[in-house]
Amino acid sequence: MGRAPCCDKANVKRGPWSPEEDEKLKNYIDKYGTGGNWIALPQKVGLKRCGKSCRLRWLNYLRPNIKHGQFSEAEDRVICNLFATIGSRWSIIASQLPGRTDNDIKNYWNTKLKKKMMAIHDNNNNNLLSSSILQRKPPTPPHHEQVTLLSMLQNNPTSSSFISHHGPADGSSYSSSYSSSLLSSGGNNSSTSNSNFQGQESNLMGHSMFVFGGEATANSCSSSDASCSNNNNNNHVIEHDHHHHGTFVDLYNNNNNNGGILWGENPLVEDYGIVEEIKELTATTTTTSTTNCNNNFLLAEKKTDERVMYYY
DNA sequence: AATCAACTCAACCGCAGCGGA
DNA sequence: GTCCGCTGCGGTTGAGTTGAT
Repeated sequence: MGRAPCCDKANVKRGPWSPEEDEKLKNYIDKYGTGGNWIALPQKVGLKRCGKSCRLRWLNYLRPNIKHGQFSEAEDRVICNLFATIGSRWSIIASQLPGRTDNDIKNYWNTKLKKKMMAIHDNNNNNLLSSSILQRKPPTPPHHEQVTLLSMLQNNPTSSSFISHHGPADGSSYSSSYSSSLLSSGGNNSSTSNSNFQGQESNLMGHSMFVFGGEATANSCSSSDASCSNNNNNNHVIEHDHHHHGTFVDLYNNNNNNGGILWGENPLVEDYGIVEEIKELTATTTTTSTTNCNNNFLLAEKKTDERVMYYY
């Protein structure tokens, strides 16, 4: 026995909504609310529409404070970063962009943003991106060791790049991707376009390490206190601190302000840990400079006996 | 001006998950 | 525990619009 249809399709109107229908629905919901039952709503309102259709129309178009039209660069960045982090979880992404609907964001991504990123990717001759980030499905349910790194590595102050890194902590099946200057168009990113991106999981002094960049290997770092010999824009060492829930630390930040590496596990799917962490850090911050060399704003700085962490 | 292709985006569809009976 | 109705979500569709020839 199949599921009963949500409405009698022969007797409901379909297709674009007329202004009169919009008016009726809006007036009713303004007055009485949805009543928690969309299926029954059309009858109450006096519309020959499916309840689902009413819900969609309300959520995507009629409800107050809906923003239509041009997405800002900041919104672009949020979408790209979250897409890289959690995939096509449009409702979650929408929840981070007040006034935007999941449908809007989905359409925007599919029709514009994805192409924009593809174009930038092609310009950078980076063949790692399309195979992973741009075609990503939502990740499997969050695994404790499944991680995503977001970073601003390149010298282009107006752009965001990110590294997406998923896989188990033992490094057995990592797939990594690196996009330089994904959101900038025409910016100077030549210094860090890294078509030879490599990643390697290693273990150093009991810490799980992930090393990425040109020819970098875990061996390029010689001590657990992050004093590394080949410190340049193309080589960063990330420490996965198992004792500190999902946090990654850019070890090179120990002695300069170059770059800023953020976190591990998905803050939305997991527990908003990074948000809380930044709050905590901000509360105990002694900031010495507000931006790094990429002009990314410093959110917080934390000094411990072992290291200094900067959050950009 | 006419035609066609590409693009946009509102709306639809089907499925999964949840909660109440 | 199972069934059923409902909601929410993500993928897809197709009518309308815009641009190119």
